[in-house]
Formats: sequence, structure tokens, C-alpha cells
Amino acid sequence: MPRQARSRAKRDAILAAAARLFGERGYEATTASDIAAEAGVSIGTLYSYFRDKRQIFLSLYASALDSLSGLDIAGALLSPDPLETIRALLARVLPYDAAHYALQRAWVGLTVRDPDVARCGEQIHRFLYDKLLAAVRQAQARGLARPDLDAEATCWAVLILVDRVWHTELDPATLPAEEFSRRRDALAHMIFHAIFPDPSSRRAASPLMGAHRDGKGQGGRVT
Amino acid sequence: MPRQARSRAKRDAILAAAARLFGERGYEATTASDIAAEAGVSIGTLYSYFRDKRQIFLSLYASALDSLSGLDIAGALLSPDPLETIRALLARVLPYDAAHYALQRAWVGLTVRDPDVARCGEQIHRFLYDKLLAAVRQAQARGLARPDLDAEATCWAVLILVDRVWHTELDPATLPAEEFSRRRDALAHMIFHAIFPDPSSRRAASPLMGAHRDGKGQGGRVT
Amino acid sequence: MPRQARSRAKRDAILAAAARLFGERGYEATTASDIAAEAGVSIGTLYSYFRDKRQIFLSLYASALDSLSGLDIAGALLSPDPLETIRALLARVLPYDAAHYALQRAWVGLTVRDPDVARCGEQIHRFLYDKLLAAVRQAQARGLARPDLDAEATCWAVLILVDRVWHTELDPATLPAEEFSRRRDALAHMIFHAIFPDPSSRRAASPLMGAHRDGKGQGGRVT
Amino acid sequence: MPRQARSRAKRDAILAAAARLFGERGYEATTASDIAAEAGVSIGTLYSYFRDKRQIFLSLYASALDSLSGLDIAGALLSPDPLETIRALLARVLPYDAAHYALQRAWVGLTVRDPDVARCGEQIHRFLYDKLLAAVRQAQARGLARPDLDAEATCWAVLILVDRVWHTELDPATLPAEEFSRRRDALAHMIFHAIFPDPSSRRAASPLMGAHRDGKGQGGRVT
DNA sequence: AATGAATGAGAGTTCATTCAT
DNA sequence: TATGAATGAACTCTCATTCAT
Repeated sequence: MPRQARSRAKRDAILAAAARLFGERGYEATTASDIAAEAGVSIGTLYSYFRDKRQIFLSLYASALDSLSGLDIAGALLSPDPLETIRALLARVLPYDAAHYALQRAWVGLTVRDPDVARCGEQIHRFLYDKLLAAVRQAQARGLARPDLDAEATCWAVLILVDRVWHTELDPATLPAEEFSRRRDALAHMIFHAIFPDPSSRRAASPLMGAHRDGKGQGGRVT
Repeated sequence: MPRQARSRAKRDAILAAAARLFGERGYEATTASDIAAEAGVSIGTLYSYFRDKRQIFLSLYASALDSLSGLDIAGALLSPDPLETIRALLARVLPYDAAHYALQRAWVGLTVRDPDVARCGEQIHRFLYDKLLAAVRQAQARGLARPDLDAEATCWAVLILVDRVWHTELDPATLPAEEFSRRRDALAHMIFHAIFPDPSSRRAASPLMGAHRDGKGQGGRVT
Repeated sequence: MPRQARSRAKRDAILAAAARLFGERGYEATTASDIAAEAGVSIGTLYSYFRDKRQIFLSLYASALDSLSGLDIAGALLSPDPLETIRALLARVLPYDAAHYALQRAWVGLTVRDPDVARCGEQIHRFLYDKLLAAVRQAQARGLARPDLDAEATCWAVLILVDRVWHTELDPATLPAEEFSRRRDALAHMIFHAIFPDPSSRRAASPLMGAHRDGKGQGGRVT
Repeated sequence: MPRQARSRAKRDAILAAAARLFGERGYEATTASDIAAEAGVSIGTLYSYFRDKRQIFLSLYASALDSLSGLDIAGALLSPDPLETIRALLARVLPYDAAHYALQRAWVGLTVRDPDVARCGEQIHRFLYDKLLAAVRQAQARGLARPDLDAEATCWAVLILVDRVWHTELDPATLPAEEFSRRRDALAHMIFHAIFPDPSSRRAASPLMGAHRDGKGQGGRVT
């Protein structure tokens, strides 16, 4: 095994162990030694890969954020069937993956205490906010969104909601898959209705409405 | 100064100091000695008023929760102008008060680690959820709410949203009053649209729509 | 109620409470506040009666020692029936009284740590040792005691034994009365045999032997 | 120096320091930091070798107890010259070793307060009591012991005596070697006389008596 | 590069004692 | 004289981090 590969594997083992333990016990309650033991390395080794405990967490978080960077929010809102594309977006952003939510719970605790972590969170928040706001503005410009929408404040609210869910709710560990997707759908509807007017309010029997109805076939439970 | 009053004042000083520091630094990063120093008492005194650090926090939180117990959610959703009553409800729930938000940030950190705190949070969540769900069901029964609404999942989403905002956002310390109320309004609209269909989708030129327009006079910025 | 009497009563209440608590929990585990509460006075009052916690204990101990000061050890050893008088002496010294033993247990803990307490214990020890040694020497001089007895060392051993019993054993709380007196008798015999030769070894059918046999009528269980 | 040896040395240094300080000051009055400083290690190190302060003490005590486990009490009492074998037994049990007695003094303080320590002490007491009682019963059955002996109560008294001495007296630090062995001999005689009748009381000019006299040659001081 | 023994600042908490009322 | 709120030094124990091997 080449040296670099072994080094990479060790780093990954540490991160995986950290994700597991942070998720289970929270950031503060997980000691550096715990992580090293769980990863099967010594603390010395752990500290040769990461400057300090916080860096481990930050690294962990960085990779979680990657999944958010490629989102095509504008495309979603401007599509012919925004409800559906919002739903698809949420499905990407909110995976049915216990490890993800466990880790995020730890994040919430840290973010409060650690300025760097908080700043990191704010950056991603800002990044998404800018993207979302631009998309909403385009939708407004094309006459798709509610004309009297307070774009800034609504984008803020949408992000807050998704962010919160991303961080702490929808934990597959306590939520059956069906309930999980019902809630994700409810989120999609909430966001959709916040931004877009009801189809029939613009034009009776709108094709958009039809598309949505057929598209997912929610059995009429959700609009 | 009578003894009881002095005692009360000291207790309040400790709570105030704790709220300040917990808010600024988070629960873990605030030491018992810090609180005592900030309150101008000795740690011995602090520990004669509160069994332990957690109790200080819990006391702080208990008073914050009182404001939530008297909410008339059903009345709000069944009123002739739900948007307006939702707005009023949010105004009660989300005060323009920096101390409140600072404290709530600390709560989030603790909730992750301390089962008692988490349980306490779940209770209030459950309490509000039940109230909200009952209200939404009544609104559906009367044909006011979106007929195909997934009531449970949507109530969950609304609560998550409000809860998150209640806990950590809208901090007056970093938000001018005008921006604060814009965001609160955006929340009200988001909740309103999630539950209720657009007025014109039921009847063109609905009086409800008009009522809203006049009622708050948001200058046409928001639906 | 005259002032002095009330003061005396309060002092006694504190001592009684302290005896109870020291006995139950030991010296260290009993706080000054505990004693004050148990006695129904404030700590302030407690500290106006006693310089510090140790003084409470020392006062308690002093009264326990009073009972030892009037012992006529010489008379006991020189009597015609030493076994019987030793037995009587032990009955005075080792009361069937739970409070006594509880308190003594606390003493043992303190004596180790507190030079003053230890010194106080040594004084009484020395006092009794001198008395006992003088008595044994007289008995030897009269040809009553074992002629080749190491008086000093044996007196030391006897005192150690009685002292230990006085302090911690024979607790009526865990020992039925009958067992209690059996053990006390065994102590008496042990001391008797240590000092005096067996009657028949000096002279067959000695009157002393007879006196002892008849005197207590132990049913032949003990010599 | 190999790692394991260094680790062992450090552990021993901590135990030695603890024995020294516990002996000098007692358990409570010795702080964990004191021990660490005396041993020349940091408290962190101390706590990596021992879970808590009590464990240090218990480890110390455990090794002291080992010396008691191999005692052949029955053999001693049934030997042709019991006085001599009792003397030998005591010599094993009561070493001329200051550290031992210093440590035992601390034990007495702890036993009052710590149920685990007390239980541990009771076990060893029970163990020795059972051994001793069986031995005495055998001696009685063979007609060697005093026929009318209260075996249980006397065994209790003997153990109390030895236990007390084992724990706190005979401290070589304050006792010259000669005085030390005189006292130990006095103990042996006391125990011997408590259990066995005087030789001549069974038969004049008994060979046992002679054996004893010659065996040790105490200069006729003690029978 | 890898180890893990060693570090020690700092946490929460207790309680003997004081002193203003 | 009696009170008990207030004090703060001192305790035990933890854990992020270092560094000699």
C-alpha cells in the first residue's frame, strides 16, 4: 500500500469515527481520545492529521457542505413545474441518512460556541441565500412568483426552515421512510406556496396545476 | 431594603447575568464563576440560589416558555382574516428582545447534550403541535384550509420553522427593527400560504384579500 | 425561663444533635449546618456557642470521658474476686447505649487527623494506663498477679483492647443485649486471665476461685 | 529504561507517596494534588493510573491484606507449644514497619465514611474470625483449651485486639524495637491465657509449661 | 511517521466560617 | 442575642494538547 494512500485511509478513518461519535454524543461529550480509539489510531496520530479537535469537526462539515454547492436553485424555480423541482432539490439536500442528521445535531451545539464554526455556517448560508434570492427575483421578473412577495425576507425564512431541517430534524433513526418523505413533501409545498401563487388564481385549469397533480400522484393528500 | 426583596434582587441579578453570558458565549463556554462575577456575587452565593449550573439555565428557560402557554392558535386560524391573526400570534411569540434570542442560542447547545433539557423542549413542542394540528383540522373541516393539505406534516414544518426562529434568529442585536418585522411578516405569509389557498382561487376579488391589504398596509410588498 | 437556663438548653440541644449526626455519618460528613438544623438553631447561634466544629466534637467527647475518671481500678484488681470486679468495671465503662458507640466511631476518624483530638485521647489513655499499671503492680506485690507478668506491656494491651471496644465495637444497634453481655464477659475473662494465674495453679480449691464461680453463675460457659 | 518498567515505577512512586501522606495526615487531609506532588508527577498522571483517590487507598490496602491470607491459625493453636506459635503468628502479622502502621491509621478514618472500604474490612475480619473460631473449637475438642471458654465471644475479643493493634498501634516511628517486641509478646500471652488454661492447673509441673519456659527464654518476665 | 504517557489549567461544586442586620 | 445570606478557598476530577521515544 503506497504511503499516500495509507495516509489518506487513516485520515478518513478518523473522520468517520468522529462523525459517528459526534453524532451520538455531541461535540463536547466526545473526547479526542474517544475519536482516536474509535478510529484505531493513537491520539498522537490524530493530532498529526488535525491541528485540533475543532479542525476535525470543520473538515467533517466541509464535506457535508459540498453536496450543497452544486444545487441549481434558479433552474428549479424557473422550471415549468416548480413544485416538482423543489421537491427534487429537497430530496438531494435532505438525504434519508441517519449519519447526516446525527452529525448535524453536533454542529448546532458547536456553532453556538465557536466563532469559526459559526462563520463557516454563515458563509454557506449567505451563499445559498444569494442563489435563492437571485432565483426568486428572476421568477418575479418573469411573472411566475407572487408579485407582492417580500423576496428578501421570504428567502431568509425558506433558508432558515431548510437549514433547520437539514441540521436536526428528519432523523431516519426515529422516523420511518414514509413519514420522512411526507414531511419532505410538506416542506416542498410550503416553499412552493410561499413563492408561487396558487395556479387557479392566475388562470383557471392551469397546466402547471395539472402537471403537479399528475407528476407526483400524492393521492390528493397534498396540493 | 427588606430581606426578601434583596434576595429576590440577587436571584434576578444572577439570572440576568446568566442570560447575558449564556447568550454571548453559549452554555458550555460560560462558567459558573463567570456568572457569579458578572452578577456581582460570589460563587458560594450563586450556588445557594441554584442547585447547579443547569438549574440556572432551566429557570431562565421556564420563564421564556410561559409566554407560549396562552396562545390561541385555533382562534387565529379560524378568524375571518387568518393572515392578520397569524401575524399577531407571531408578534407575541417572537418579541423584539435581544435577551430572548441570546438565551435561546444557548438552549440549542444544551438541548443536544442534556436529556432533561431536551425532554423539556419536546414537551413544549408536542404541546404546540397538538394545538396547531387541531386548529388546522378545524380549518379544513370548515373548508377554509387547502383541502388536500397534509395536515400532520405541514404542522410539523410550521412548528419547526417557528421554533427555529424562536430559538435563534431574528436577533434584535444584529437586526434593525424594520427588518425584524419584515421577516416576521414573511413568516406569517409563509405559514398562511402553506395552510390556506389563495383568496382568488376560491372566489375572485375575495373580501379576505382586501381585508389583508388594508389591515396592515404593507405597501404592496407582500402578498 | 431564665436566660442562663435557655442558653444551657440551647447548648445541650446542639451537642445532642451533633452526637446524633456525628454518630450516623461520621465527623467529616456532618456539616455545621446539618448540626444547626438538627438542633433547631441557626448556624450563627451554633458558632456563638462553639468556636468551631471541632470544639463541638471535643465538648461531646469531654463529657464521655467523665465517666472514666471515677474508676477504681486498683480496688477492682485487689478485690477478693477480681474477675467479678473487672466485669463490673467493664459494665460501667461499656454501656449498652447505641449513641455512645455511634459517637465513638466518629472520634476514631477525627483522632487520626486532628492533633488536638489525638492529644486529648492520649491524655485519657495515659491517665488510665498509669492507674492500671499501679494497680497491677500492687497486685503483683501482693502475690496475686502472675509473678512473671510484663506489667507495662500487658497494661498497654489491655487498654488498647478496652479502648478499641469502647470506641467502636459492641454497638447495641447491631448487637442483641445478650450477645452484648457475652462479649463483655469474654473481655473480662481475657483481662482476668492475662493478669491473674488460674486459681488452681496456686492452690487447689482456692477461695477466690470459689468466689468467682458462685458470684456470677455463668452456667459453666466461661472459666 | 523500558516503558513498562517506567510505568511500574511511576505507579509505585504514587503508591509510596500516598502511603506516606495518608499515614502522616490521614485520608481526608491528604489531597490528590499533594500525592501527585510528593510522587513527582502531575495530577493528570495520577488520575491516569488510578480512577480516583479512593482507588489509590484501596490498592495500598490490598497489598497490606495479602500478608494476612496465608496464616495457619489452626496449626498455631494445636501445636505443642501454642504460646510460641501464637508469638510467631503475631510476628508475621505485626511487622516492625512504620509505613504499615502509618497507612493503617488512615484506614481507620476512611472505614468510618466509605461503605466500600468498610465492607472490605469486614470481609477480612470475618475471614479471620472463621479461621480463628474453627481453630479454637478444635483446641477445645482436643481438651487443650479452657473447657468453659465462650469461644465465639473470645474469638471476637482476640480479633478486635489484634485488628486494633494491626491498624494503629505499635508504630515503630515512636516505639523502639525492644519495646515493640515486648508489647507483641504481651499480646501473645494475653491471647494464650485467654484460650488455654495455665499448665499447672491441669497437671502439676506440666511439660508444656517447661517447654514454654525454655523455648523462648524471656528471662522469666512473662509467663 | 507513529505513539501514548504526561501535562496542568480549569471545570463544577462544597462547606466552615463571618458579619451586617 | 440570634440570624442566615454571603463568602471564597479548597477540593476532586477531566481532557485538549504536547513531546520524548
